[in-house]
Amino acid sequence: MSKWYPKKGRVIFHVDMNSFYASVEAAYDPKLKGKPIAVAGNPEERRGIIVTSSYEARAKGVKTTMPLWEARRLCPELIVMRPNFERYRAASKEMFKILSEITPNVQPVSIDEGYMDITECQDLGSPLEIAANIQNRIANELDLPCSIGIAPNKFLAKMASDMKKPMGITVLRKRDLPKKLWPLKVEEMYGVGSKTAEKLNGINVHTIEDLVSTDVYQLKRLLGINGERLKNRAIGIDPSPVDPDAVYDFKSIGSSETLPNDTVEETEIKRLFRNLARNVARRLKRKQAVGRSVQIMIRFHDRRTITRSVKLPNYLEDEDEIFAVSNDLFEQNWNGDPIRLLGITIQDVAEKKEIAHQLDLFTYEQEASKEGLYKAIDKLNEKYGKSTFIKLNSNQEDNQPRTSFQKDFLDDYKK
DNA sequence: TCTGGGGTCCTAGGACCC
DNA sequence: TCTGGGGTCCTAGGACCC
Repeated sequence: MSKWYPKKGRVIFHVDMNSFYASVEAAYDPKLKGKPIAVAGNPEERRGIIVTSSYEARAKGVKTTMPLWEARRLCPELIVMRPNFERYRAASKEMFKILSEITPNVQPVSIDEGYMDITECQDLGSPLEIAANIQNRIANELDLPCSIGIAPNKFLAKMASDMKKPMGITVLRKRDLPKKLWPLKVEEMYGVGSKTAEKLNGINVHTIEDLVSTDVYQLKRLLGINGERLKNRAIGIDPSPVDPDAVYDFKSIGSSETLPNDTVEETEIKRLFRNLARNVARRLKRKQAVGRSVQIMIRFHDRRTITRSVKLPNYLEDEDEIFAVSNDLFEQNWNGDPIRLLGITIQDVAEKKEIAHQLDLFTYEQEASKEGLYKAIDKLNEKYGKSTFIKLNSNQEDNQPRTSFQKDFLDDYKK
């Protein structure tokens, strides 16, 4: 229908803050600069691990996720701080603000990194000039170092930002791949973790170049759909767009905590569940969201972990409900083994206004023929407050209540 | 004296429906 | 007499990332 013409190449940045938490701490307290510092969860607890460390600490062998006692053994002069998440969130916000002044096409992927599509930004200068400008502004205004990768797609930009740290700017074009990307070990590729690396090594794939020359069907047999995707990325293909809205459709909100000591004590377990439920409910509320599935996670003393979940007939949001459902799940599934960690995650999350919209649409469509239920929903929402939502689907077109909650109401309504 | 806490995506089996 | 095939939903677990 249209004649083929070459698609204009994109220019994608991956901006990656260098040892972000540690850098933020050094920006707050310049005396820390040049010293081996580490941010660790619960420095006082025996189960603390390294979350981030400065380059001076890394030089001594300190690594992310390393148990704190091991890091201290490797680097006795290590300055250990507990995380100040408000600081990191504030710094992150400022950093993304700088990126957004270049283009609205910014996709945050975590607190300290994001993609930008600057294809349409030629009037601001060459990609290298734009990258240098961003890096300078973040360094001057926030006193924070970052690395930037420049490439025709997200995967290559991500790999590029990793190639020169700290304060690097790396261009990775398709023609650079044989020299710059392919010699890397396959486990250095984004998306290849230890398990996948092990499987690939098993078929004699050790470098990204080996991946490029392996038959795609063999990779699919070994790794499923991911095999094909990895091979495509290795040869430089990644069509995924920079999506600035991706941050808004979050799918789950969870909270988990490792106990100071393994326990079988029910009061302690209940107390933790209560705290987790409160935390999750608070964060749901902050995001004006509700959820339909509740999942609990139990990690036992031997690190064996199980998850149990239920999908509910109604959306829920409040602490007591979340606590009650979690507690039921726990009681139905705990075998009495000592517990190391508990978690609660709310899934099938939707924003309240979305749900309200769905409901509006439904009631609008059904108004004429299903007036009874329409009025019922109205009254239900009125009675229980605007936060009450009832999932309506084809099963319910017969006006039959599906839950005791709805049944109670409909009985009440008929009076 | 081991390994936190926040997420996303994929797979696989069983139930159920047509 | 033991029997198809496709699709969706639900649940559990695993791999990966920061």
